[in-house]
Amino acid sequence: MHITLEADYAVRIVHCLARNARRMDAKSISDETGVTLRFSLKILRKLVSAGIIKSYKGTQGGYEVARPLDEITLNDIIETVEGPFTLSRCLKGDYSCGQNCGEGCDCVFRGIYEEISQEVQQKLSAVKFSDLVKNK
Amino acid sequence: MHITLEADYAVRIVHCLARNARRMDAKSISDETGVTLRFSLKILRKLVSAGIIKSYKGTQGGYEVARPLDEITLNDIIETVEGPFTLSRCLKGDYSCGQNCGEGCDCVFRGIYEEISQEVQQKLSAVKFSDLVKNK
DNA sequence: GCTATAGAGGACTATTATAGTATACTTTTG
DNA sequence: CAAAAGTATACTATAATAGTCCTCTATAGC
Repeated sequence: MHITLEADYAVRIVHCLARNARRMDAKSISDETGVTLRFSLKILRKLVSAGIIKSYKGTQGGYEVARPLDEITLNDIIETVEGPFTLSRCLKGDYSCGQNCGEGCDCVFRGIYEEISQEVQQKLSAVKFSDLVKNK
Repeated sequence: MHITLEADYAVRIVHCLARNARRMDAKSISDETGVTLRFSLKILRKLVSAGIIKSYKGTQGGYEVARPLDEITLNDIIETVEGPFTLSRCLKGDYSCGQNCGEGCDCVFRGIYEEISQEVQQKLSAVKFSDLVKNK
């Protein structure tokens, strides 16, 4: 019913990198966001794979945002961690509503759920980190 | 991240009552929706408490919708089962985001999450069962 | 006023998803 | 080549969801 803590953390981690505007190692990120180091590392890796942040190994290594802040949206982060926002399981490939919700059953609700889900995705995509950092 | 199965079932159960437009006992509802009898009973009770449907005990007992179909919305059902839709835990009383997401920390994201959540609630409130039954 | 039918209430259990940790490995810089 | 960092994956714990069971109460019809 709500986004996971992990996604919430991911958002805060990117926000942390965005507002500090410098390379930071996992420890500093963990300290500043309050997310445990290990869990931070896990989330950071996902963000790296998604191309939202870049990582550097070795001494002086750490993480930086990978692109301009106005090209990173809330939706990017959330989708990276938990896939596209969907209001109902109807909208995920595997799930089939029992049956009988009408004849033929391409389910009365599916269309509505889909429409709302897409609007949420759009809203989340409209929120850029450049704005989030400015009026902090 | 998505509404629970229970809420989904609740929606289907009310839809079932709405389109049949007659008193039905739990067994028939269970058969028609594919939700197990026991779980149906549990959900039905919640819907009764919320005043969305009425129940009748004894022989010939069962359930009926409690008000006109254009006064029952998708949001009514979902809210009954799992409370108002909230995109993030930020929006629930108990939860506090770690800290440090800016000074003072009434958290940058809270406003955005709240706005989107309210829009979802409005969208769900706009869907009346009278419409859902018509164009099944 | 009994009896069968149907719902109410709440405690309980199982399953799954989320949250978080540990361990072993690789890369980079000085 | 050693220390500092990130990578990868497997594992465990916790909490939320999903679903069941048992006992009780009300009502309609005989």
